[in-house]
Amino acid sequence: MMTTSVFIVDDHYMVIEGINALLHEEQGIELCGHATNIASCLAFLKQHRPDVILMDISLGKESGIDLCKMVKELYPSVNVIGLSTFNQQSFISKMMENGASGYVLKNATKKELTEAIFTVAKGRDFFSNDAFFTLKSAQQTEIVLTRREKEVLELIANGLTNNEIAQTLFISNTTVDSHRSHLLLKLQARNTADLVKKALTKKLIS
Amino acid sequence: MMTTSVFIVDDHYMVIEGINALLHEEQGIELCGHATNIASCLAFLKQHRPDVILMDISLGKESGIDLCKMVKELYPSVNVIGLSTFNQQSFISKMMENGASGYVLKNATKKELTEAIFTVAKGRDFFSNDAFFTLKSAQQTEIVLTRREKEVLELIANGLTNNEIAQTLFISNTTVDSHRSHLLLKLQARNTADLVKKALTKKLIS
DNA sequence: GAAAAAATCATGGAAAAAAGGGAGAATGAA
DNA sequence: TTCATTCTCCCTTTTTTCCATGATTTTTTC
Repeated sequence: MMTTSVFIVDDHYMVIEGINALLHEEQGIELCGHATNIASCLAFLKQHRPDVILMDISLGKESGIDLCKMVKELYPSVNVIGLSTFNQQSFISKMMENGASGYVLKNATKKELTEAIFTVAKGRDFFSNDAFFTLKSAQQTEIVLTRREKEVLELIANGLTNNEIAQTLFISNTTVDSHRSHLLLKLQARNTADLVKKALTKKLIS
Repeated sequence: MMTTSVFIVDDHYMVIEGINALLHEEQGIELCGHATNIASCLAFLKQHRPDVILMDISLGKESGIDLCKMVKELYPSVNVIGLSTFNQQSFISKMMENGASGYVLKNATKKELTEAIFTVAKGRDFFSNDAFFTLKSAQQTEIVLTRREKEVLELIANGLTNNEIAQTLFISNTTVDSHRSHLLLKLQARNTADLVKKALTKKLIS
């Protein structure tokens, strides 16, 4: 049986220690190190090539989502598993878009974690049950906004009026109105207040 | 030197394992167990009385903030340290209101964690540097809304119009308008969109 | 290169919100 | 009991949003 080498990227020492403790004596898994930020992760990868990276999506002020993209561009053979407290569609999708092979929540059991590692090491995808369910149910109600709609939405949420938005984007205010209507439709919002709330809770803006 | 007994409540196995690993060989600290939910924590406390509880504020669908309140009511001698990924004023404040003695972020170092434990065991409060800073800076800009204003704000964010809000709360729509004006003033919002966004980001509504 | 999607602009009218003012009743703490 | 706050209500004018409907021009995609 081949051993699978695992590298951990997480800005929480507790989690690193926790994973270490969970996987330490696991047959077939070899922990080859850890990093708490993007720079030291990339530095490690210059010298080593782990089979799997467990990667927290939030790294303090840095982002594991960005790091995932970098890693997959530089070393496509490395399989990345997103790791997070949050069972949120947007995060999961973004990690997958950036080339991750799986997504595991931090409340995962030892069994789930090892299964995830072995699965992605074989080149297949793996999701926590919860994450899988979230992704499934989100796909049905996923809201796709155009570039312009996102811009307008952002400005609306910042408290600009149609006229101000029009001036900002150098378009007519009737055009802004048009985008606004589409936004209300797409988010199924009753009015601006509802729109902003839904946009924020669905993480379309931040 | 007395040993301090520490109990962990966290729904993430990784974190429990991590804290175990971090504190395992620490002089003067004795880990006396852990729980992943409210029920098993309270069950444990019927038999044992740890000096310190490290308590995650989010326990899956349950809340460490609620648990903290229960624990302090039943066993005031137990010192609770809030534990969280989030460096957010509202969480910290709520934990302190519910009787916690400290607040530590999950990216805390071993040193910070042990210091927190020993400090609260002596009956004093302890905050992570980040958490302390957050609390300080938040105090200056804290927004205090009246009961009625909160109600109105909630309904506005749900997309109700003044008239609908008036009917819901059995008040005149001019009264609603009045509350609305006060809300705009207090949150320094330019309009409804801005109001809702600020209310959400400041966690005045959810 | 054709079809689909997105972005642009327009008109006009109804509904809602914002800004400005003022004022009386209820509640609770000092 | 008084003082402060909150909650209540009303008026007017202006601004902004919402809705329906339709059309033209880019841009993207297959």
